[in-house]
Amino acid sequence: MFQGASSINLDAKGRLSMPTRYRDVLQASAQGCLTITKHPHGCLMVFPRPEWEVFRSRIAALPMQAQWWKRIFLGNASDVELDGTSRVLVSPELRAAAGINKSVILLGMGSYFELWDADTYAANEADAMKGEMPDVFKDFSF
Amino acid sequence: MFQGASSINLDAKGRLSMPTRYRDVLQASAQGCLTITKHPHGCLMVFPRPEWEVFRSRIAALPMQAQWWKRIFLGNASDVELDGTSRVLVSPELRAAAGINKSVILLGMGSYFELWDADTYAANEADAMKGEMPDVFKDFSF
DNA sequence: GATAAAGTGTCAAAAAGTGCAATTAAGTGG
DNA sequence: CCACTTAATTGCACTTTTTGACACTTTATC
Repeated sequence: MFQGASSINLDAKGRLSMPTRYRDVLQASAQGCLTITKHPHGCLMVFPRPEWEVFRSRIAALPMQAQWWKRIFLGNASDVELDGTSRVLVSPELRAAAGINKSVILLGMGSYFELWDADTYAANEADAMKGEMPDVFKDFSF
Repeated sequence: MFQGASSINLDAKGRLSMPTRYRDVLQASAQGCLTITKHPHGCLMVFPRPEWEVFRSRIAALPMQAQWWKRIFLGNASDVELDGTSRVLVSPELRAAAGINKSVILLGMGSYFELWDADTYAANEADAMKGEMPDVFKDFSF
């Protein structure tokens, strides 16, 4: 179960260095194999391979009307493997899609991660905080 | 199982250079033989020959009402072969049909590829993302 | 039959990707 | 608190891939 945010800089070749706290669990559960794909909200999704397989089979089962979602998720999926120093290359296409240059935020989201351009994330988060709380939260007591 | 997006530039003669990661599997499974045809959504479909044969027989079996689909898929099919440097010529007719000039996106879509003009793809994807996500994705987390 | 256009193949230079090694940082034990 | 050991990150060098150019062949048209 992944949670928490990490500020990371991609290296000159566009490689993402996984935070140390996730390395062991990713090796154990996925042999270091990940799949990165596009998310419609403007970030990338990073899955351990087994979690990706679950997601992909759901996509594959969709009817013809959902063809565009197949293109977005399946058509942009990139299989990668952690190298000797636990880095993965984020393909130029995916970097471009999420507006990622160097400074990124990796968010643990339970079964997967979200990878955001640092500036894009900050802007979107600020926007979301300005808006009204969704109804489902209104009767939520802390 | 093909997946992932590749940004590619056709050369001056309209040739598409296959990404390296697909070359071995295309040689092994199809001896480098592909079939390219038109897709009603405004892109081209690229099949390894054996996958094309499967697709073609399914199309051929459709009833009379689908006559126009037969014309679109069968009538525009073009057999090509990877050359010594793993390139294929995309015929002028197909290029024109998909609005392809130079900058293209090749999407791995499981058993086949989709070939899009880069600008056309970006515009259509942005449109699709505005819409609602299918329910199956909404509950994917944790 | 000649000319021009389109298609094919080869080669080289540039760019991108990968892995190693060295330096820096962090953690642990004395 | 300091020194030593282990881990992590950054930078560098090598390999692979890609793309662009050029020359030759074939086909179509005049």
